[in-house]
Amino acid sequence: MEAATNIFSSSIYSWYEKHGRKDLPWRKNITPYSVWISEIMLQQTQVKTVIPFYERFMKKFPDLNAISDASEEEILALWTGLGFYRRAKNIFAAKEIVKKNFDNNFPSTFDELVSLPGIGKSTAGAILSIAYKKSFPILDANVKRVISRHDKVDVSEKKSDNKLWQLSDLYTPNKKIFEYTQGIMDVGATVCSIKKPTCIECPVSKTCKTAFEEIKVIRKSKKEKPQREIFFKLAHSNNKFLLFKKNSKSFWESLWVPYEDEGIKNDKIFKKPLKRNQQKFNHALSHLDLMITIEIFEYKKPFKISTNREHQWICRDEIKNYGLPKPIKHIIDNHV
DNA sequence: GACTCGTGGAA
DNA sequence: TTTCCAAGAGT
Repeated sequence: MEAATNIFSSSIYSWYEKHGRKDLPWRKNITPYSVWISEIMLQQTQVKTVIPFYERFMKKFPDLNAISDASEEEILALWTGLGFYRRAKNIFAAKEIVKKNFDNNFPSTFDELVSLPGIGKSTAGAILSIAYKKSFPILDANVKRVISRHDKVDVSEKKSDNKLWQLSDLYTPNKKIFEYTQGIMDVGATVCSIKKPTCIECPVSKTCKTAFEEIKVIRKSKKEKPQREIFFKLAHSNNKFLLFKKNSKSFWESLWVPYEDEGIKNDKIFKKPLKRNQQKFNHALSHLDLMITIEIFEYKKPFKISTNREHQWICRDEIKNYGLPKPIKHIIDNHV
């Protein structure tokens, strides 16, 4: 068993040295902080999507010192369009804890890392192995796919994650941990791809229990995604936009959106506009299909409204300093 | 353990 | 076109 696991891990890290994706932006100037930011951004998000967000983020906040006094709003602003906005709020909360409890030194132990909001077992493993070169396993979607195929683990079974964590732990080597961790993710992302794995190029195909097998597509039970209608009123005047900070525990929490009609009573906080028009479109979230209606009102000048919802007239040039959902940002940029 | 939480790449 | 799902974590 010992020898077999050695062959697995050494095959992976040897492969990495030849074929790894070493040009990714988070694989240059590696620090615990940079690994942390990249790992959070990469949660459930494809590499290609993350790259521009990561570069923008690191340009503004290149290190822990630079981000230590940042507001949650500044961090959310850099997250606009990336999705899963809780991650940005968690980065803010985590760096506050690092400042307060760790004297602004990034933690380097597993227990300390997983105590930070947004860092779970796999992200902690990635930070420990990539930034600190400590031998810890990860289990992201790539590793899950590589190992489940290699050892023929049925991922549709309820407790398959437990077995996969055991195997990931078993294969994780003590030496070359950096190259191994990066390597197994790269194998999963490039060679052991979802639909058409190229087993001929795989470093562990000799021991893989499903190498060169046909990938059968498993149809999951298709359950209807719930639909929800939401109605916004977007007031603007002289290139300023009246936006409200969402405080619901639902989606887009803490992001800035137009006035949301609750539909209970017909709110009359908007006076008669100079012009008005309407946009209707669908927008898919991960768990909801939104049908969005935005009424757009133009006014001669900004006006005060009476509401206890947090709100602000925000200049077009200042919008970039606020966190907005993608479709709202799009409307303001392209249709007003 | 099942939901919630965004957006877009890829086929 | 629709469908799947991505460097997961929190509740």
